[in-house]
Amino acid sequence: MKEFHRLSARQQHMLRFMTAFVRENGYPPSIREIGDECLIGSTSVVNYNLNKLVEAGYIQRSDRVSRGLRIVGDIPGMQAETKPPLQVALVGRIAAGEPISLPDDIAHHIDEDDYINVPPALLGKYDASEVFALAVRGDSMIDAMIQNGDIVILRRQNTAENGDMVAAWLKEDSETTLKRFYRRGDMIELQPANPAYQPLQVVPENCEIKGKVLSVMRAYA
Amino acid sequence: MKEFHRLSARQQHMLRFMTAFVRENGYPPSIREIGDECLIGSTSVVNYNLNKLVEAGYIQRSDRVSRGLRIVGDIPGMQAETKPPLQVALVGRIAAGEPISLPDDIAHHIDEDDYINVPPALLGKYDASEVFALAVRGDSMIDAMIQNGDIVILRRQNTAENGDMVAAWLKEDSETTLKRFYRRGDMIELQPANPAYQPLQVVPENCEIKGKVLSVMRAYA
DNA sequence: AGTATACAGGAACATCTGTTTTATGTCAAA
DNA sequence: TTTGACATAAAACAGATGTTCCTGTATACT
Repeated sequence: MKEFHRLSARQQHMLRFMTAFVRENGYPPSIREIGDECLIGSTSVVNYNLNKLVEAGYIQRSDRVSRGLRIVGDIPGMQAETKPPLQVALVGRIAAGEPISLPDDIAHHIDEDDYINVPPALLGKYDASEVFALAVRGDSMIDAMIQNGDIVILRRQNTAENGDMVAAWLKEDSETTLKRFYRRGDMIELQPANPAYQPLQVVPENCEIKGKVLSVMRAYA
Repeated sequence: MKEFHRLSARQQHMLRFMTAFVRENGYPPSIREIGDECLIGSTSVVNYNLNKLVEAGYIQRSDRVSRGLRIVGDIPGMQAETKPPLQVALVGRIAAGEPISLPDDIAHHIDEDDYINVPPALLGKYDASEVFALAVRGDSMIDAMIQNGDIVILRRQNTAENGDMVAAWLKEDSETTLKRFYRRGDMIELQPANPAYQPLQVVPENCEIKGKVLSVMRAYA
């Protein structure tokens, strides 16, 4: 299980330096300049942590471009850079007994739907435009550690990689479920987040991937 | 000196392109990228005009640095907006076996701690300054529908009202727990979020309210 | 004409800079 | 203990990028 994107001291240092550097120079630092400042002797380590920051949603990078990075998040102690509010479409509800009804063209339904604010860290490396949110109805997903009223953030996709938390529609059971996806030979194993529940083995024909679960938000009273 | 009409059409084009490029990408264009956009086949010509723009005071350059230029003047089409994001201090971790360690003065620890962005909806009616966040360590709070890696948003308070989700320190058990708070005569009843678990009855002396749980955030891979 | 200046183009060059590969140490889970 | 994920390093590599030198054109001035 991957922990919430909490930054190491080194990554925080890098982020602070990059932000200050951009503000002072008007262009981002190179990998080696970051390494010098943060006392990192190896460019690959800087590169490694830079990619971590991308995953965490703090920066974006352009491949093979010198100084090709931009700070998208806000760093403590720094004045905010240009930051568009991250908004995700709340397109509907999800319950066990119903399939996830996704409009083929999400953008088409924008004006009649709600939007919610989501921190960049909860979107991972994905863009807000390809992500949507569902409100969970009922307690049928307790085995996924998700309860009534939770907001699930998903990215629409029909395939999944091992370890992904996915929203799957089980045709035979007429049930929507959120579980971790693993391919086991010809079968698919779905593991619940709560270890107190048993994994489920299904044939691919019975399991339709609806999306990848990126995050969950829950607000108490 | 800052007279737009003094510049050749080519230089104006370059200036417009560079400004737009920085706004879109977060970093300046290379000499060759400028050349492609402005239909200049030779890098030396771009370099020549770039130096002209430096003389005219529109930009600054750093020698021998990739994309080492910054736009210093305000060119038509620039905007600056500063909207303070909602930031909450991530002051530490929470695990079952340890008390929640809260600094008496949260603000005092700002510089050494992490900050996370939180959507306003997860803060309820409370202000970001009186709220803090904890990273959950371990799976000891499964009965509260909270798992390893989750981020819990809390408001610091020593009392609670019926129905509040609270973080409580059970002295006798040396355990931190997140449960719903109810006063039952002289006793306190703590109800887990997961109905599969049993409520807990404790005497007030054994139950120390540490804060009110406002929300939970969880990020998968 | 002759010269100076501003501007433009091409190509070679040096090095700046991101990427990849391989190896090492740490730490927690099995 | 063994395993594997994660973080860290060092070095070699390939590509991106600024610099420089040389040449050519057009215009204005003496």
